[in-house]
Formats: sequence, structure tokens, C-alpha cells
Amino acid sequence: MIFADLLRSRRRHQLTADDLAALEASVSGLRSLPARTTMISRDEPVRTSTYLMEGFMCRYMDDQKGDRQLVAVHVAGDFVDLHGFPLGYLDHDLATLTACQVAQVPHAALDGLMVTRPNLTKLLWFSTLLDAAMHREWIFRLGRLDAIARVSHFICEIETKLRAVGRSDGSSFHLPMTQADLGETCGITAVHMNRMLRELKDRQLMTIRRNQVDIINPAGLAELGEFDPSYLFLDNTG
Amino acid sequence: MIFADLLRSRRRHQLTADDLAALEASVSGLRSLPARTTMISRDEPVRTSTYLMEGFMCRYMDDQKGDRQLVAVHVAGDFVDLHGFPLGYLDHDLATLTACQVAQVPHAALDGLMVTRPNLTKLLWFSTLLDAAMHREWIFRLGRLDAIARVSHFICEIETKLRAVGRSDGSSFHLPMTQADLGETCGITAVHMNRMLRELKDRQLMTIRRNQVDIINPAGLAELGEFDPSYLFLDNTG
DNA sequence: CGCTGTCTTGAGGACGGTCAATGTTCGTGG
DNA sequence: CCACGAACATTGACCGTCCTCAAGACAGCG
Repeated sequence: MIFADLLRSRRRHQLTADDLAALEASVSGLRSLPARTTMISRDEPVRTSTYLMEGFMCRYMDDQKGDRQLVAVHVAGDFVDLHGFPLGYLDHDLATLTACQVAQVPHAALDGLMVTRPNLTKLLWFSTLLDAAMHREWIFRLGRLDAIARVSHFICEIETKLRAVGRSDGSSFHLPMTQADLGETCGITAVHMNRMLRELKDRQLMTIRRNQVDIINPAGLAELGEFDPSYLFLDNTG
Repeated sequence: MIFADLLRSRRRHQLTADDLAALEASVSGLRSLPARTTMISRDEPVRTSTYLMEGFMCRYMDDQKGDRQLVAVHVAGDFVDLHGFPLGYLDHDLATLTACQVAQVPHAALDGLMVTRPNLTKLLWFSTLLDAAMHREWIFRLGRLDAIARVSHFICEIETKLRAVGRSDGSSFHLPMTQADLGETCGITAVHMNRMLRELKDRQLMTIRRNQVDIINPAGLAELGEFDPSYLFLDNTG
């Protein structure tokens, strides 16, 4: 069952068995990718899209000095570059954080599905717009929150996403990102990220140690990060 | 010709006369909206989508203190809330900046188009992903650029968008945003925005006066703002 | 057991925020 | 045509958050 986590906790019930079977039939291959590897570079034409079955990936852009800005962090169940199907190329790089298992779907097959399966098409469209909604929240985070609130917000977001696909129990989960990665996500330096994480620990909100996140006070963390999960379009709000 | 500016300079040639006719036939009504009015509030269900024929609109989110963060600025030719069609509700507010002329398309009609017109569907999907690409660039801008570069980048973006629909000659255009609006776009205060605009003038890069932007040194402005228009997916790059 | 990447901590400085006062523009109505 | 008020723009002084630079501690891995 390749697409076991696709749209899980998010309208998955609208995916009929037929649609799922058609999607699975469109898969051209499964691949294993090593950790910390750039899979697609910006501007290169793409002819397949990638579904992430297991692992963590991220999308990022570079500035003139070569510093990165992450624009998305992906977990199991995400169609990481489905937007490349209508767009034709990516405006950013796509890389793995951990070793990953992915399934690839040729765009030619997706064109076929668009003709015969409007319901599936609309759900795939929905999934790309979910990413856009997260982008908007990231804009909000960078534009309106200070450093400690940004970190809190991001941790709440990633926890909620992981919980939606059964990878978090609500308080504890694996997050394979260094403090430098987190800084590149939140628009602050690694040094300042370190200080913010210390402060979150001091305030008894959460700890990170060896890629393991423990949320001590979920409500307090969400409050500090002004986190409201409605932009994640979950079936069961909360 | 309602959709004269739809996807203009961006794959409009892929829109067949048939597709355009079908889209126009789906329009349920034209409306005039007054300036500075909230048209859709977040979380309320939406049953139609709005195409902007003339004027400026924006999308924004509020923080706990009530301060705004703009997440998009829309110009003629934009389908401002087409993402509401697959999503079902908006995760942000949608408001006019100027008086606007809009056309409304019921989602029920779009469902019909999805069944019969995969080519049109893919182009509409594309247009929502264009917004997502701009979101990513906004994340980059807020996360990696300092204040003056953010302003430069935004001005380059809006100029390019306006030029694509014939509303800018490349150096001079109308931009109905106050310095407070620009601050809410770039994640800085109105006071600091004022200082940055003065510096851009002092550096002989651009001026703004009474909503009129004059770009004195386009190359210099793009350089300062690290602006590369490839994320706008224009037909003629450059 | 040493190398490398990651984390931690400190000191000093710059960028942008806050607060507050003043100037300018423009629409409205007398 | 002028008076008025409201919104917008401008400027200055002060301050805090976060950055920069630098050194050292720690952990994982060959």
C-alpha cells in the first residue's frame, strides 16, 4: 500500500478505492534516497512527481551569499513536488534530510488521470494547496513573530503534521534537523536558535536532544507561537 | 472579454478559445467592490471564486495584537481565491486595496469544467501554484533579506506582475499602497519603511510619491533585492 | 582515539522597533 | 475658494532583539 499516508487525516475518505488503485497503477518506480542529498535542483525540467513514503525532506532556496532559506519540510504522506506537474520546473531545490523511501509518478500518467478522474484530480490539487497554506503561515511566522515564537510555531506545526500520519504521540517525536536547519527554517542564525531552544527548555515548554523533541507544555507552546492548526485542514480540528 | 488578462504573459496561448468560452459561460456575475473593504474573512465557507478584472486586492493574516501580515497582493488578471475551490474555505482574509471589478465563478460550475476540460483545469491549477511560488519567494524575502532588500524585491515583483498585464511600462506604475501597507508586506514597521524608501531615493534606485512608483535604476534595484523573476513563470524570461 | 560536525557560551555591535512630535496631502463641506 | 479634519508621511532619540565573531565543549564515527 504505497499511498497509505496520502491525505491521511485530511479528506482521505474522499479518496475512493478506485482512485487509489489508479494512482498506484501510475507509479513508475520506488526508490531509496540517501540522507542529505539534493534530489532536484531549481530550474531543471521535471517529468515525474515524487511521493514521500518514509523519511524527511525539505525544500529550500539560496541567497547570494549561499545561505539557505527552507520553504517547506516534508514528512511521510506528502507529495513533495506535485506542483512540478502543472509548473513544469521547480523554483527551488528539493533535498532529503534523512534517508527516504519515495514513489515516483510520471507526469504523463497524471495527465491521464486528469482526463478520467476529476475527483482524484481535485484531491491532488487540494494537496498542493495545502502546501500553499503552509507557505502563507510561514510568511506570517517570519513577518510577525519574534524568534522564540517562530520556533514554537514551527515545532507545533511539524508535530501536528507528524501526528496526522501517526509519527507523533502528541508530546514526543523524532525531528532530524540540526539547530542550523531550524535556523534556516525560522530565519534566524544557528547561534540564536540555540539560545531560543535553551529558553524554551528554561520555560518548561519543550526540549530537543539528539533529534528528539519532547513537548512539555503543548498549550503553552501553541500560545507562545500563536499556533492555530486550522490552516492544516485536518479532518478533526484539534 | 472578461478574462482578457487571465494568464496573460503566462501560457495564455494554451488557453483554447473553447476553454475561454466555457469559463466565461461559467461566470455567475460581475461586481464592483469599494476600496479598502474585506471581501472574505478567514474560515467562512466559500462557494464561488473571484477573478479580478481591474484594481488591486490583497490577502492578509492577523497576529494576536491585531497587526497584519500581507501574504499576497493581487492585480488585474489574478484569480484571487481560486484556491478556495479545492480547499473549501480560506485560511486568511481577502480585501480590496482600490475599488475593484470582479467576476464570480460558482464552484459548482468549476466542478463541471473539471469533468469536461482537463486542459483548462490544469491551467487553473497552474495559476494557483503561481501564487504558491510567490509565497515561497515571500518566505525567502522575509527570512533572508534585510529591510531595504525586502522593499526592493517587492517592488521588482509587483512591477513585473503589472508589466505582464500591461499596467507598467517598466519604470513607472501606479501602486495604491500606503507605507503602512508596504510595511505589512515586508515585515517591517511603517516608520522603518519610510526610512528605507528615503534611502532608495538617495541611492538613485527608485521613488514613490502619491502611489506612483518610478524606478530609476531597474538593474540596481533588482540586484539589491536579489530579484530573479523566474519564479513568476513568464513566457518570455526577462 | 582523533576527526568532524554539532552544540554551547560570551562580548560587542548593528539593524530595526518603539514612542512621540511635526509636517504634508487630500477630501469634505461651508 | 478657503477651512477643517483625518489619514498619511517624516523625523529624532532611545532601546532591544538578534547578528557577528570567536572560542571551546561535546558527540558520533571511522
